[in-house]
Amino acid sequence: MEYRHMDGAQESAPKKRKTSWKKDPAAVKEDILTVATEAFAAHGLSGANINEIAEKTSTSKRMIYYYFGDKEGLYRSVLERVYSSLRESEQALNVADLEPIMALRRLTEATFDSHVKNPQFIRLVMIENIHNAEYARKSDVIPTLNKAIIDKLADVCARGKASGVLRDDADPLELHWMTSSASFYNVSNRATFATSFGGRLFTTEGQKRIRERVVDMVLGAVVVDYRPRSGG
Amino acid sequence: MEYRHMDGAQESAPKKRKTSWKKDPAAVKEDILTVATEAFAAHGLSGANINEIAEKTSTSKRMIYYYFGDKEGLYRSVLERVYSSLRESEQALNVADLEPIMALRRLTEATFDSHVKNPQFIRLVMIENIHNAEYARKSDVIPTLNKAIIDKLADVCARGKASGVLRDDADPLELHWMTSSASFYNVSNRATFATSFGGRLFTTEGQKRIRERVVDMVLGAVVVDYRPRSGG
Amino acid sequence: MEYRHMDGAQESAPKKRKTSWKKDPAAVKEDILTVATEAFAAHGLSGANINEIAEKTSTSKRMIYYYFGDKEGLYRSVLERVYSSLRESEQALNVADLEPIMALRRLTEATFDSHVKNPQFIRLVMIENIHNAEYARKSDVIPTLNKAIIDKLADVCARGKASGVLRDDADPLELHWMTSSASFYNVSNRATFATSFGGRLFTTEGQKRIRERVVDMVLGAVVVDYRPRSGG
Amino acid sequence: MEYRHMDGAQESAPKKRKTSWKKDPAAVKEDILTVATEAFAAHGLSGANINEIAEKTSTSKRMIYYYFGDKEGLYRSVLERVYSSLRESEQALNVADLEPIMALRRLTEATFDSHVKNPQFIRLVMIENIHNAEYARKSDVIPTLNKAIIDKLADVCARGKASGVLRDDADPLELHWMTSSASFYNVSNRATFATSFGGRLFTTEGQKRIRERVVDMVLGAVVVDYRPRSGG
DNA sequence: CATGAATGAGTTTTCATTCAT
DNA sequence: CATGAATGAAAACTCATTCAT
Repeated sequence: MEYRHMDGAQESAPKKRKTSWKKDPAAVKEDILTVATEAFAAHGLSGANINEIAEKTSTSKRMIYYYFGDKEGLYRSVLERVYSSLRESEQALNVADLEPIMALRRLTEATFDSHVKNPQFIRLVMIENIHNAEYARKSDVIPTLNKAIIDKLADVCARGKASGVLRDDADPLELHWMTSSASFYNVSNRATFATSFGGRLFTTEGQKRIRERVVDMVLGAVVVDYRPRSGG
Repeated sequence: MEYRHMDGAQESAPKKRKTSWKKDPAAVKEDILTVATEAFAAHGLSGANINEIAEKTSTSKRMIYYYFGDKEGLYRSVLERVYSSLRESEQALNVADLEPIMALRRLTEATFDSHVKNPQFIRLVMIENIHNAEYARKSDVIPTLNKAIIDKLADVCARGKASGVLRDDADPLELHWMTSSASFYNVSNRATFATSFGGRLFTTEGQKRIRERVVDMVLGAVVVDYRPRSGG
Repeated sequence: MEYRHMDGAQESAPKKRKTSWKKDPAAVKEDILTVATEAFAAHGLSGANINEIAEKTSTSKRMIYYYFGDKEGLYRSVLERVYSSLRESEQALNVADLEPIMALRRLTEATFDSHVKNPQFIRLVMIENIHNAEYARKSDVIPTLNKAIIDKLADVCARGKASGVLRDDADPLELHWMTSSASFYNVSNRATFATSFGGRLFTTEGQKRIRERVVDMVLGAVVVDYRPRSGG
Repeated sequence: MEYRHMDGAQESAPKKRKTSWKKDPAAVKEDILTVATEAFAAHGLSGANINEIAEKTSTSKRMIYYYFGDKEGLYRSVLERVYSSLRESEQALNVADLEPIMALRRLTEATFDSHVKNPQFIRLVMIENIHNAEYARKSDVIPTLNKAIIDKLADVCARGKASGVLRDDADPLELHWMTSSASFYNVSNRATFATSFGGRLFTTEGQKRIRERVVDMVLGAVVVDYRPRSGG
């Protein structure tokens, strides 16, 4: 186990870069959240340490309590921030102009890629699940997010069924589940999977193959007479 | 799991008062491990509490340290035990007599089901990933497990390719990845997924659909000209 | 040593009840160090007890960890403090104006006396040696101290050789070793020596004789044609 | 601080070389004492660990308690054993046939050498002094030892005074104190002395010089008109 | 708003010693 | 005599949180 104490020195290092006295409260909050996100993603709710977070911050421990109340409040804010940030990236995605199959492919690839690019989000969601999502559920905002992606998938499904390229039983929620499961697992379980089976799937080459496989799986599940690209 | 608790009682003649406690050391260790598995699965490594674990045990905190050295040692033993237990169930699975497609279906369903039945294993693997698999990697045994399932998939692939029913690019490791990702995520992310999108996929009915979808995805990815069942 | 305790009392207007405790942090640290010095000198590193130290302190156990990190950190600080304190007393000694032999006598006597007056320093050095000086060596400051006394001896040696009263092979480091060995042992081994051979050497009278003997030994080793005082 | 626990394994390693069942009790005691001497010399009374001692033994922890009662009893036995062993080596020394000055030189050299050769004895005596010799004093045997060396010195003094080569104020106890102080310190304070002043005095060459210096000091203190060897 | 100091309650870990067989 | 298992008490250390200024 890692004991992180600071041999002989004070708990909170007294030397601090004290840039501009009296700074922007919003910036201070952001700074705290950035540091805290890192800490919670790295060590979990109980594993993260308020002292350490405070030290890595440009401000002091007192401000954490001032702005976020307590450790749990800070964690909740961190969680909401990463969820919101992901929503934005999902909303930014525009596939309304693409024909259904292409749109589906694009959405799947985008989901896969965004997971790869946001390991901290993945870790925080894992941690939330360890806590049975109790903090996400308590949140006013998290349960209302994530509708954007479902709406987009619903639109694609509707268009695809209308034109006959998608099977009638195609379900937006199931589609999202499929895409998410593969994309999430690809990041979340990398460490243990590699421990058990080696790192082949996580090289650049391996990831390219996996990504295409995920697209095949998703399209194969809903596209009428789907032919994988690779299987020429 | 049948760990004989027999706390306080004994099989043969009770010679002394004090309910003649002279428990089998192996049973004491098992008891500790069972309680600890629950605790670590529920709260993680840092979140679990040795005092609480000890109280739920038929023995004392001191004995935890006697048998497992420290919290980390206990956690490591818990991890190894759940990994080993899963391997056994994987090894018990016999698909050598089934024709390749049926064998693949059976393996996929079995993996899906075993994940559903072992939420503690799932949670401990999540926790391990939070710790970047550092304890699994340190283990002498964990990295060597999980070969059984790959061997089985390799055998199925070989037979399927030989008979022409499986595509030439079918890869045992990728197949396992696909199956695992869906099966794992189905349990691991239930709480947050339900928070965001409702519990429809996790009802008995929903799970039946999901399970079939996973089989479709996996078979669709490697079977030549696969036709989903449902799409009758 | 004048550490202003002022526990409960205050210099100016007492505004609140609770006797307005707001102690000078430096004084708190000093208080802890004083108590800890006593404890470590009395019982050694492993033998000393943080709880007991805390109780004898004007503050709490928690503050010991706040200021010193852990037991080892506290011990290290104690060690550095006693070493530094001794250095100061050595530096305060001025023998530059005395002729070499008299200077040497004065230095020897001063070393002998300062050892007698600082039994805690002696004990801590013994303890350090039990630990193979691992903490002293780790210190940034301890290895650099103790140069003052060598410089003084080197100056005396140089002057003495120049004037012909000291032998050419007189060596400052060896001189210091001789003085120290006798002075140190005189305090460090008093208990066992007295157990084996009785306390005669440690009475006031005995110490006076011993002290003179030490001077004789040291001077006899480097002074050309040295005649002991007593041996008229 | 060094935490010596045994990651995950039992406290007392169950695998033991179990040579011949039912062995010589005296040999078992000797084995325990040898291991315990090492442990106490290395870590002191409170620092030594009964578990560790038992593990390094060819027998079990129970036997330690059986033979020595408790930790303190074991320590006391260790102490008596090293004291006795030193006495024997002192008794073995025969200088009755040498003329006084030569005898004194020989005794001094022998004392110096025996200290160098018995660092464990030195360390245990240091530890005893940390405990204010309370265990040595309690011992029935230790206070009665160490007479041999004094007797020898007394004889040499008497002969020397009679023949006029030794000064009238030569005192056996003081002589022993001088010899011991230098010889003891030379070993006991090596670690801290080297930390402060470098290791020059503790090389083979350095030790040769020191040893001669000690002889000079001792002889210089009692021999009438003593001329050091080196000072040609 | 800001900060170092302070704190109580808890958490992990250690250790000498004893017990049942 | 011998041994693994067991234990209570106490030791070291941690942590989120609050206070005085």
